[in-house]
Amino acid sequence: MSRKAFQRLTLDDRRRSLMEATLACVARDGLHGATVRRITEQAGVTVGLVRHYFGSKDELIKNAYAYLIGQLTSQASESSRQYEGGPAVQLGHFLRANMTRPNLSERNVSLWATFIGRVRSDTYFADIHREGYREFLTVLETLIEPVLAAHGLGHGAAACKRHAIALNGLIDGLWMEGSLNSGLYNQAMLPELALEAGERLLGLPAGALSQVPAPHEEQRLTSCAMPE
Amino acid sequence: MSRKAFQRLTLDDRRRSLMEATLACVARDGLHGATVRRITEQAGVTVGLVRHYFGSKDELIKNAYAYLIGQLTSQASESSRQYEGGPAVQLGHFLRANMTRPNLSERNVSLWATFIGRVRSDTYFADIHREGYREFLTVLETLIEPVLAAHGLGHGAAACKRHAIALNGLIDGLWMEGSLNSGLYNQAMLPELALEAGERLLGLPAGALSQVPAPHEEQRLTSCAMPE
DNA sequence: TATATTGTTATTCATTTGTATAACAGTGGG
DNA sequence: CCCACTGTTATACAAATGAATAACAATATA
Repeated sequence: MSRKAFQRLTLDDRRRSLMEATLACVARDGLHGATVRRITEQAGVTVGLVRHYFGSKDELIKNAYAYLIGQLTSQASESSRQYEGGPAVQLGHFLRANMTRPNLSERNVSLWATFIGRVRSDTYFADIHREGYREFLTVLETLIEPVLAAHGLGHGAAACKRHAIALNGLIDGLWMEGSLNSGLYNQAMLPELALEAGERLLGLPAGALSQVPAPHEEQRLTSCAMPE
Repeated sequence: MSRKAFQRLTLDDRRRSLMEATLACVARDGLHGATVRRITEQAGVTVGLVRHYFGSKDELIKNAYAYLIGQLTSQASESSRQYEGGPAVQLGHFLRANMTRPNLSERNVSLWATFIGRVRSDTYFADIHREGYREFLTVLETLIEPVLAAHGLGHGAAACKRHAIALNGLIDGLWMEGSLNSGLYNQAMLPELALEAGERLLGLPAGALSQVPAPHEEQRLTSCAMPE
């Protein structure tokens, strides 16, 4: 029997390929169904590579979680930097981005929840979760502060942190239930709902965030898909 | 070798015992580590009983999830009925209950998240999740409506549903991050934070919810720990 | 081109896991 | 008191799983 022909990848590419295969399996079958064999089959390699690149299955899973959180937080940070305009415009777009695809993602929520379930028992997962949460709060605080200032509202560090915690709760909850899309309401109503709720939460006048126009599809296309 | 002495339980007691052992294992080890052997060891019985009472491990897990959601929703509903007083008092207590123990529970969040991770792939989990979510929204809507009416705010069915969705998002998010207690802030600040955020979210005047006094510890103790 | 390096495959192994079945023991009816 | 019934234990078994190792091949280096 002849050996399978294979392609040699760089260290980073192979590691990423294995982590992405891991996330695909966890999203589909849960941690329970993410076996070494299924993961490597998904990645199109044989089981030996897990040991070679990560030492053990556990290490692969943990690295995949860190990789996922890195993707999610960078996705969120980029949502906040993507647009020009005043503070309210940026905060508005940030909220809207979290209530629309690709941030609103059934797959990502499933992965996120699956790993959250391990935070309590495993300090490794707890550490990564804490750092992701901290980063999200920081992004929110820096977005909130100038908006409050522009409206002559109290914007000390303590007040901003409280607002960030509450707004993060709102985003988390809406993002999760919205992504799961249980069919109890239309997903399309989420952005407006979140913007109005955000206004009220921060004590802003009606329309301060929600009247920020939604980005046109063409805008995004031209800024992302540049001819090469 | 002599056989182990055993106690014969009623059908309901034995089923409940096995489901609780299942939840204990899932909370500690995740779905991955919740094996039939560990579950039955936790329950103090042998592996054969899983087949006898639930037919298969999968059925046991699913029944345990339904059992958990039933507990969580009844816990929430009771929080809303526990206190006398006007609409604002009830809503305030409901929010406060969700931001304090026993509702604020690391164990319950871990379980909840672990199963949420299965909602996407398994319609059984999806159905149970949807019903739990629907019930929570209904409770919130019926709590919100009279409060809005009392303050002369718009309280049509559509408005109440939108408010319930937003408020549910806030509660979910704060409950989850608060229960995980990543150490980025003090859990004790959550009730006040949630009450103030709830006021703003609903457009209520400051203090409408947050000035509802916290229940005294003695009150709860005397009503729960009755001499027998 | 010759050779060392190491990424990758193929295969093996001990253990764990879910399920199945037979034997035992507690319970209630005649 | 005997006996049928069934909740429960004990044991067996095939499949799946994580880990380990040896053989092989693609690439780099000289």
